Amino acid sequence: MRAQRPARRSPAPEALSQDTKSRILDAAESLFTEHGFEATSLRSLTAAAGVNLAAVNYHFGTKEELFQAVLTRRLDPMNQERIDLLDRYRREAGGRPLTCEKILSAMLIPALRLARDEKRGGKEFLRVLGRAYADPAPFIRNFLSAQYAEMISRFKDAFLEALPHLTKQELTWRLHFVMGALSYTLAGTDALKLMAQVLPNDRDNDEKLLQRLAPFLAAGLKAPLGDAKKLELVAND
Amino acid sequence: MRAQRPARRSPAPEALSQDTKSRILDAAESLFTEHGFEATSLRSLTAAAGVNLAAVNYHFGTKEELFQAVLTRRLDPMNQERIDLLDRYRREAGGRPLTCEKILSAMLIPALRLARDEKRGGKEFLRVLGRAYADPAPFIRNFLSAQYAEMISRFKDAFLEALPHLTKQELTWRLHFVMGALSYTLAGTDALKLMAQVLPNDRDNDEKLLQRLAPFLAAGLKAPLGDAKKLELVAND
DNA sequence: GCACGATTCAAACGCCCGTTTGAAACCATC
DNA sequence: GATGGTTTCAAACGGGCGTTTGAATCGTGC
Repeated sequence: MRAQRPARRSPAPEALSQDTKSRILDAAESLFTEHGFEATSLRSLTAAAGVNLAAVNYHFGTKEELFQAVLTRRLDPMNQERIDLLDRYRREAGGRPLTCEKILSAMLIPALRLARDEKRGGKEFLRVLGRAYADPAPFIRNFLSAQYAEMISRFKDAFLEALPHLTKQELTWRLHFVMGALSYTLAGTDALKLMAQVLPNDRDNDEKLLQRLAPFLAAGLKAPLGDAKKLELVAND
Repeated sequence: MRAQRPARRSPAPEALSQDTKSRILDAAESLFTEHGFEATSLRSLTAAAGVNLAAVNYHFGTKEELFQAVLTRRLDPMNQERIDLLDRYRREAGGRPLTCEKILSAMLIPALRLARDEKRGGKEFLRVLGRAYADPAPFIRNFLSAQYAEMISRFKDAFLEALPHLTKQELTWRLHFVMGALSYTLAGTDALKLMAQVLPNDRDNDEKLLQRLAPFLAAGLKAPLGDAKKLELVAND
């Protein structure tokens, strides 16, 4: 008679003990990070996960829905953590407006916690996320917009109180820059090569990275309103 | 057979905007922007350009080489412009270190000029570039590293003089953040949706965008060195 | 007007894609 | 040990992919 588990070529060692759905999600997270959505085939994905090719369509419907599932699994808890942390800071401040640094902390700390927690995907997932920010595919854009709407709205209100010298429009732009620096940083393993410098990529460095990013972003957010004279854009033609 | 060099012609190759090669480059710039590299097929690309399917392989070799050609066509002149402008500012300063804003101007003004110049691809190309920054494909990463090495190295030296309170390592990180905010901004037509706000996207706005980005980045670059106390990363567990 | 390299063209090549299918295997319940 | 819903499986489907081919066409120098 056959064994209880069908004989199969050895799957990825980390995926051995999990059920099919989790194995697919883990392999997808890893491969989407490495190659991007379009360049990752379901055949290579299911082979890495040690499951049958048809399992993705059975459990998730389509490849696009699998990608969204990869994002939701980590994104929902992280953004909820951000909102909860912001609320807690608000309560602790007792009605007074929060400082810019405090609000930034509420954005960055849950991301750092996620980056540290290998059981929740760690840095690998943050890179998938950073990539997704820059993807023009409508199903990704719409999905992210919906996922982030609540969180962004709350943080915008908080920043408006903390930075009264900024107009709503100016703040929108600066939050745009903040998200840019953040997502680029999260996505960038080899973006560092652009700087022609190699920095080790261990756990301590992730913390140091965000400790470097926060002062940079806080200073940018608090900067006085732009003055066209400082950038002599036209005078140099 | 594929020709090593095109036949000699009397008119300048720049003026021939209707020849096959240019039509392919223009269509590729547009479609790579809209769908990304992987999701753009040579069949749709050549159809949009009004040329035969085999023309891409004849004129550029492979799809990857076409993508590199799309980048080089705009990137080489823009980065050279950046270096030239930085040199000019240096000469005008007569030996004294440049201000942070001045150096930033040398980075941003050529990008703004390119964004304004529809004949050089305009904003469309900047979005291709922003996407490429976030792409993990090795042939893209290596290509961009090589393209940017010279420019980044020169600007790093200039910033080191302008920001003597920063260590080399700290500056590397901050330039990383600068490139992140910049590339994300350049890539983002619909990234604005994340802010749940619609801003018109005309020519004036491109200039205003960079006039907003520059003060933000200058303030971030000039920020004092990070203090772990400001981000209470560990204390909140 | 002929020759010849440069270019264009329609067609095909071989491969891999995401998805579907229907049968087999599994597993708790009776 | 039969039942029936759930999950896995090998195989195939239809189609699109990047690239190649070899003949037709073009443009110029002779």
